[in-house]
Amino acid sequence: MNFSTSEENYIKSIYHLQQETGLVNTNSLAAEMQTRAASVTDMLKKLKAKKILQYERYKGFKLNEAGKKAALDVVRKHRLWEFFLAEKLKFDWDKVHPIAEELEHISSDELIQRLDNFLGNPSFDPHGDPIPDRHGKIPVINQQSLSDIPLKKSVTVSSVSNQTAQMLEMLKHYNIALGTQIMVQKKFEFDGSLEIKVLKQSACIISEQVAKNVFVHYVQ
Amino acid sequence: MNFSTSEENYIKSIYHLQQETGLVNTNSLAAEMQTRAASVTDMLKKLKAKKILQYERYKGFKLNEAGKKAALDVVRKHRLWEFFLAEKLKFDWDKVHPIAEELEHISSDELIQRLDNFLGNPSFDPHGDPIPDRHGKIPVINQQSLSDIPLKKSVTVSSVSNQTAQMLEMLKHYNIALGTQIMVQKKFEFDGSLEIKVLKQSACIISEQVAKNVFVHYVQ
DNA sequence: TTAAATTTTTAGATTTGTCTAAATTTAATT
DNA sequence: AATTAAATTTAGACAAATCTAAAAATTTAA
Repeated sequence: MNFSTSEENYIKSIYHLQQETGLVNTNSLAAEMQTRAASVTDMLKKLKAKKILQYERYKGFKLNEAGKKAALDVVRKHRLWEFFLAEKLKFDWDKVHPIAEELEHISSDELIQRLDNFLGNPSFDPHGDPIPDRHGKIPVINQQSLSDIPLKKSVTVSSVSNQTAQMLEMLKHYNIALGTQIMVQKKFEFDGSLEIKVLKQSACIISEQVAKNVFVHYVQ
Repeated sequence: MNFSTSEENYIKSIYHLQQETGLVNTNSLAAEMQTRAASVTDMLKKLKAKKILQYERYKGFKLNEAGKKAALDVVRKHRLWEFFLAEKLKFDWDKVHPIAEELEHISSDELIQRLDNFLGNPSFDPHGDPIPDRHGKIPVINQQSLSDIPLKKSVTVSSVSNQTAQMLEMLKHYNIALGTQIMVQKKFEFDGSLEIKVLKQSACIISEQVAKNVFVHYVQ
């Protein structure tokens, strides 16, 4: 099936929300997409007509299997392009997202398959997010939020769940990137902030909000 | 200035036509863009409002300097992406055009500058067409149509002016690509067709129409 | 269990880009 | 010069995607 750029953006956002909440509602999708509830309702009718959405008036909605596959196709394209931008064109990881938002809508399947091969069939994008394969299969990785890691254990940053420019700017300032080794030294009960030691740097303190969005796995 | 995808396509086509005829008329642009004259008129008003077009009702029109720069920006993007597709992703040269038609509308300037560097600042695309630099400067090359070359002179194919899939399919069949060495052995007055000898192949005959669209330069 | 608040949908409008059909202007021909 | 032909533009319509304002349905709370 063929989808417009706008349809693809809705599909991607619904997928994202339903991963967290199961069923999605109109207002949260409107918030996610920075648009109005009425616009969401309009688009939902189109997606229902295309038979990729379980949708009942006033109840809530979610993508069916065909819809999920469509979403994973877009996610795959987005993350492959992000990888290309960071790895080949040497963009900073906090600059790739908006450009990939455009590139992900280029329609050629052969383009994506060749790009995938050219890049060496990568499994994770520059933010550590898994890249689905052409069948929609997503590689898994054992990871936990930095906020759940016990003290004095060495961990490696594997992904970042909040990818706003603001967040990525902060991490850059702390010198934290994918693959960075971290050890939690102290937890402050007052506000949940953490004192951490980044490998080869002096200790620093990050807020609970930052820690929750940084995902890590234990160093072997 | 920012242009929509549709505006960019019109700008590109106007540029192409005015290179050949100086002043462009509504019907020829409609034919070039496979649309209706009324649609052309509508778009011309928009481009005039954006002050990139010299246009007077019923007279004819052409891009002004700002318009030409906008056209060269799109041409640059198109040809850099074509180069990327052929050189890095190993697409056949007759497959790159439609994909580049989509990619050329991605808006980031930094993307194009980095892509240009990544590709090694190429001067010609896979069809032999010159790639404008970021200021709109176009590299020149001494070339002539194969139909104007005297007999028994060795020449090298440098570009192809008709880039329809049909034409490129023919050239592929003849085993003619950029860089191919050719010698014209005989000219048939009856229909203007040429007997040519492609290096390392047996002689064959090409129509005048093909010969006119193949551009070559003399072997040093 | 009603009333109030919230959520969601409809109704109707707007923008961009396109179209058909008809009108207008210009060019060509008798 | 008048008529015919061709080219171009206008008028009005449509589809996609969006919006505002108001109505309808659902949920929450008094």
